Amino acid sequence: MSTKPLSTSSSDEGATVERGGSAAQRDRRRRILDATYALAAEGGFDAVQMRAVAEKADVALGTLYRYFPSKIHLLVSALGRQLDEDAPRLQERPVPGDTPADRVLFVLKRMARGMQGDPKLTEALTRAFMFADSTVTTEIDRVGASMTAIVTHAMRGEDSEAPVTEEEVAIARVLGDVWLATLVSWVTGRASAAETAAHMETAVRLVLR
Amino acid sequence: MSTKPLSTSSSDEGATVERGGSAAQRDRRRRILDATYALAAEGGFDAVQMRAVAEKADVALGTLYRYFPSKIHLLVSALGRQLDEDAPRLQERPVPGDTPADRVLFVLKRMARGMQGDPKLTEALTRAFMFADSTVTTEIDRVGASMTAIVTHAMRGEDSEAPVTEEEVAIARVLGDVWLATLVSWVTGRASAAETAAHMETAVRLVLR
DNA sequence: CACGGAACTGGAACGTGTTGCTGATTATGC
DNA sequence: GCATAATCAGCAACACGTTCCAGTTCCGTG
Repeated sequence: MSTKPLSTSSSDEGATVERGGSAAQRDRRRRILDATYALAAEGGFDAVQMRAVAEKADVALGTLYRYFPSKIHLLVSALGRQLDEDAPRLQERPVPGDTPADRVLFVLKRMARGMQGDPKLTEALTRAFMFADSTVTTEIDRVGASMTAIVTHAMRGEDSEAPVTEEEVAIARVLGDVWLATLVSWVTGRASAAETAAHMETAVRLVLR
Repeated sequence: MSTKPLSTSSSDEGATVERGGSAAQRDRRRRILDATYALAAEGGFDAVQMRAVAEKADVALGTLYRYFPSKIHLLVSALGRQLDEDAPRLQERPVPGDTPADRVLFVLKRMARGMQGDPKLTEALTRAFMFADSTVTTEIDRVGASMTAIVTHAMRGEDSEAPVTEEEVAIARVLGDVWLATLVSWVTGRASAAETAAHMETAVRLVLR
């Protein structure tokens, strides 16, 4: 057991550096995630090789491992950062659509379009997500929370008041599960984009009625 | 591209040997799958090491790769064989329960119990399933078909007549997706058995009503 | 400023999936 | 029974994730 290298200022942040550290450290972290993102977008999961990330981010391999204890953490963190950046922008305007089903379908289809425009990136992040174990729980939970937030926000339209109900969360989680499974079959080349869209639509209409 | 080593007698069987070949070959295949199964049950995904499988099955590493082109194919094939053996036995008696929801929950919980009794094995097979790419489509589809068959069979109770409807298949697929996602979070240690059971129950009640 | 420890670099090394090679063994057609 | 091809065992080698180590640089503190 070696010295725990970096720690977040306030809370125990599980595995990876978040906001603490010097400016140089925050910059290294950013460079690493940028490199990861670029390599993933270019060549998918297999192209995100730790040596390549380290070189592209201009850090040593050991440093990369100090920041992210595994390739999985690295990729899941990259996905987390992306969602953190996208989520607010996606939620500023009310979602168009007359029924919850319509609105949820709207946001899911928009997400699907986004991911299908970057298939390699999507493949890399999905693979990582699927391969994650309990040491990545922190990061995964963050992604899951973003996901359900997006869906529940779409379910209720204008009246974004009142706390989210149990029922709504349950529905969002089910849809999130279907989304994930569908994503996996798309990523692994077992289903076409059209099939995934149709399947998601079926699921939404089954659950929201 | 080397010579295509083994081929099924009648149809193109994608990647792995099925029933063709000599008795010795069928026996080797069986030994390999047995060894895979045993190692997986004992130590999970990581314990299924190709060298170890080869040794335990008493074949050379090259031979193992001749029969199964990758570790993933190997594990998914093992899962497929297992389902093929279990599915008929599970379907001979009508499923108890008064409503489709009750019956589906019954079979899903029975499956869950089975898998939770063999956590390492389940982990290994789930991981493989998640990591599979399009070269494993044949095997994966077989598993998916078994899964939807089990669920649709449970949805309709006694009256097992009349062809399965589109709607029923759609529902079964959605439940299969939730099942898979839930399984993944259980396998990866991000959710307890009780949580997965509760979540499945919620999903079933949402979809079947 | 000088010190001391944490962080970083560069690189070697290990484990495991995968591939390639060579000679022995087995099956198959005649 | 034999020639020939297919199959197999045994082994070396490669790729990539991960670990480890020795030396160097950075940075806060006395």
